[in-house]
Order: sequence, then C-alpha cells, then structure tokens
Amino acid sequence: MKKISRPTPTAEGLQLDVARDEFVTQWGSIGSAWGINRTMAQIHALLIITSGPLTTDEVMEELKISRGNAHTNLRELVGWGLVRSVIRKGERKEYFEAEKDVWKMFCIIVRERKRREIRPAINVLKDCIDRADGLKSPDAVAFTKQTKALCEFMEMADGVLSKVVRSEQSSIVPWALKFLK
Amino acid sequence: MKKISRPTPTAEGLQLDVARDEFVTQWGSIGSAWGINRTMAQIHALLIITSGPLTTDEVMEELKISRGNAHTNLRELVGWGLVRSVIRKGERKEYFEAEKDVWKMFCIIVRERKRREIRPAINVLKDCIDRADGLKSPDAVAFTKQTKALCEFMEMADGVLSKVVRSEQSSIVPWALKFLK
DNA sequence: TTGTATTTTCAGTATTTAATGAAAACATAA
DNA sequence: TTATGTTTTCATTAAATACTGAAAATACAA
Repeated sequence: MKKISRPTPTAEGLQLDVARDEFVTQWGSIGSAWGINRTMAQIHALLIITSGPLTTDEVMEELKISRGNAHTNLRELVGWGLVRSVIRKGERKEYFEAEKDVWKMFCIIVRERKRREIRPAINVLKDCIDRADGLKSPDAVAFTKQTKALCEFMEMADGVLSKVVRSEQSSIVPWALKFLK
Repeated sequence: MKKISRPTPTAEGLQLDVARDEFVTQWGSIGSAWGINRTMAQIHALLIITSGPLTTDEVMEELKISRGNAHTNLRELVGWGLVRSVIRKGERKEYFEAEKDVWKMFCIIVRERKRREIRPAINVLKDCIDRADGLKSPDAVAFTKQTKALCEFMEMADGVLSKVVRSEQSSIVPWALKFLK
C-alpha cells in the first residue's frame, strides 16, 4: 500500500487543513441532525472539498476510520448517486469522487428523499384512509378528514418538489421567488 | 388514577382502531427516517388524530410507554410548538393537544428547522470560508469556491423557505407553482 | 493455474440514543 | 399544616445504531 504523499506543511497549509477539518467535522454533525449517518456525511464532505478522486484507503486515512466503515458508507453514497466511482485505466484500485455542483446535489437529494421517504409516507396515509373511509362514527370521520388533509398536503409537496427538481437548473427557483411576497 | 373509559368495541370501532394504530406506528417510523425520535413522532401522530386533548396518563396508556418517556417527548413537542398544553379549570391535570391545521404544522416545522439546523449550518460554512479566505494555494482557492457555493445555496434556500412560510397561508405555494414549468 | 491486489462481508464490540421507573419536587385543597 | 394529586428529574437499563478488523470472496496479471 502506497503512503499518501503530502507536501511539507506550511503555515498556510495548516490553516487550510484546519478549515477543511472543521468543514468535515461539522458537516458530519449537521448530517446527523438530518437523519444521515455521521460518517457518511463526513466522507461526503471530504469528497466535496477534494479536487481529485480518492481511494478507499485515502478516505480511511483522512478520517481515521476502518476499511469496513469506509467501504459501507462509500457504497451508500454511490447508492444515493452523490458519489460516483471512477476507474483509472492501468490501475486496479477504485476511486471515488463526489458530484460537486450544488444544485445537482440538491436535486439528487430531493429525488432520493422523495422516493425513499415521501412516497412511502403517502402510501401509508392512503392505506390508513382506505381502512377508515366509509366508517360512520364521528371519530372515524374526524380521522379520515385529518389523514386526507395530510395526504393531500404531502402530494402537493411531492408535486412541487418534482417541478423544482425537474429542470435540473438552478435559475428557476430564484426566478419563481420573485413572485412570492 | 381514573381508568380511561372506552365504548364497547364494535366491528367498526375495531376497524378504526386498526387504522389509528397503523397511522401512529407508521408515522413513528417515517419520523425516525427524518431524524425525529420515534416516540415523539408517535405521540404527535396520536394527538393529531385525537379530537380532544389528552393527559400524560392517557398518552402513556395508548402508546404503552413510561411516564418519563411520555413527559419528555410531550415537553419536546411543546418546545417545537406543535403541541400546546391546555389547563381545564377545576382540574389539576395538564392536557395536551396538537395543532391540527396541516399548513400551520408545516410552517412550524420549517421555521424550527431553519432556526435549529439551517442557520447553524450556514454559520459553520461562513466560519470555514473565513478561515480559508485569502489563502493563495490552488487547494485553498478550490475549497473556498466550493464552500461559498454551498453557503450561497443554503442562504437562498433559507430565503425561499422564509417567504413560503411568512404568509402562514397555504394558497401561495400552489399559486406560485403555476409558474414552475 | 498461482499469486497478489482489492473489495466485500459480517460476527463481535463499542458507542450513542432512548426508555424506564422510582424518588424528589411541586402544587393545591382541606 | 398535612395529605394527596401531579409533574419533573435522573441514575440505571435497554435498544438501536455504527464501527472494527479479520476472513472470505473476487478480480486480474503473470
């Protein structure tokens, strides 16, 4: 295994390293507030601020984590579509690089969350509505009314997000924004 | 402690109970996918589909959870503003009821997440930018560029959400929607 | 083939997060 | 005041989640 080569640390270099560490660490805690595994968020952060693609070993080294951990979370990120694997010809190692365009990142995350979380939630709501729909008691009527309201709201949100994300370009939202208040 | 009175279960009543249970349970798992404590989401779900306000004991009974757990999560929900406590005159017990209007719920959640998560994230980014800004190396320039892009995006998102939520009325988003694509 | 580099898996362990339940604190009525 | 109902706290325990590291599987070159 090749040792990662590093330039002799200069004052500037150290300052940058501090900023990068801060970014990676904090992105990790922000991620976990949003229900994302801390390590996954940190790897993502690391790849976002690294110009070239990195190998699993380099990620392990940078974040001081085990191979299994690095491997699993890199795969997860590839699964989300936030990171792609790159194979350099003549080399056997797999490299990983993040999508860096912020708007594209946003679109990917929105699409995945729609698919993984919003859609299932809507299905659950529909299921509950079906079970209670037609029941006559006041309780049942109230229940149906409330779940229907929730369901309609989520479908609306789902639709808005679809449209926002459809164009895949960032100018539309700021533009539409002019019309809001 | 007074036992909760319940009508004799009918076929319809049972069917409703199943639907309610399903809703509460599933809302719990949806919540945890979004970084919200499962019990907190379940209590919220329970209060949303219950017409009258409930006491801590009733919540404990319905969800089969301990007093401490019910207490803590009810307080947390009150802290978010999603649930308010109600005191009935002549009674010593505290009652809890949820905000039921879906649009209001949405506004509360957006405002709180902005405050608790988006704003702090923006501050972290600004801090990282400050540390690296002015450094001349190509790595530093790339780092600054990337973090600035992220920061600007999040500020934009913050602004959009502020406007969406400002009016506190649901008609604006569907209206603005017409302009999207 | 066989050897070597690399990736993947997963049982075991550690860490983090959430829940319990009983005691303490508090509030009100008698 | 004392008695009683109610809320709050918090040390302990339980459950969920994440991580490690080594072994197995895979891929490829010689």
